[in-house]
Amino acid sequence: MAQGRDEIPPGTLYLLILKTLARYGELHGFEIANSIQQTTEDVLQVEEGSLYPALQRMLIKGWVVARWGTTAGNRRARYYQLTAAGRKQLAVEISQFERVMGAIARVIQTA
Amino acid sequence: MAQGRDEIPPGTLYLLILKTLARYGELHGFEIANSIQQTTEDVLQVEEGSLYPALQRMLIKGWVVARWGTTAGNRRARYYQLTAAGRKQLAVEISQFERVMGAIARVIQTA
DNA sequence: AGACTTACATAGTCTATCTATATAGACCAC
DNA sequence: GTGGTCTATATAGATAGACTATGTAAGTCT
Repeated sequence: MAQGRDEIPPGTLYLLILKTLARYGELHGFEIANSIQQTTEDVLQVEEGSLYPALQRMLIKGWVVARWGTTAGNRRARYYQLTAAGRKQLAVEISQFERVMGAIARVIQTA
Repeated sequence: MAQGRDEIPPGTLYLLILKTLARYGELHGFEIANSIQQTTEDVLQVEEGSLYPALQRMLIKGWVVARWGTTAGNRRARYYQLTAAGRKQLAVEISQFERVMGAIARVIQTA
């Protein structure tokens, strides 16, 4: 059973992106995806078709702001940062995640 | 913020049902739903439109077997039990769940 | 020039749970 | 005895969220 990558569990993508931005301050999309993949030791991989639409929805929601810039490798990239609303949302997402996962854990751990 | 019930996170419904059956041996649909709700202290509630289709898919997959019977309250009900394949699947689901949740936890816990 | 890589973006698909609705029988109250 | 409520199962259709596939563009390397 080849330790294949799993999908991002629906409902956790915003959480992963928000937390990654909170950690690094400012990143562009590609870096966000790479960071998540590395931090999870290849367990989770965010696909481009999930990442970019999510970032745009997050812009609309006001959780992040973006600016166009240039990478170290001299390519154009869009850099994202959390807003105050984004930080607040991150706290909400973490709290919900822990609440729901704790509930499932209680079911799993019953004798 | 009124501690509203959350949805069952996609991908965890089979796990919850399988584990609940493993715990009690034999239950009918209503009892499965009630047990999950109670064990999670009202955090999770399985809706009927999710539960019954899921049970039917699990029958087809061979994870459970069913018999029609009568409840203590003298109503007809369909009682489900795990098969060997169902117990095996439960182990797989738990392992996947822990793998993915552990990965997300690593992201959340970074400084 | 051509191939490869980085980086962003969008349209459409797919999966899984939900909402809404329907059926049927048992029990209770009046 | 019938109307209302509760238990219990079931199905159809809606919805949400991440995916696949595809496309663009620009930089580097040979």
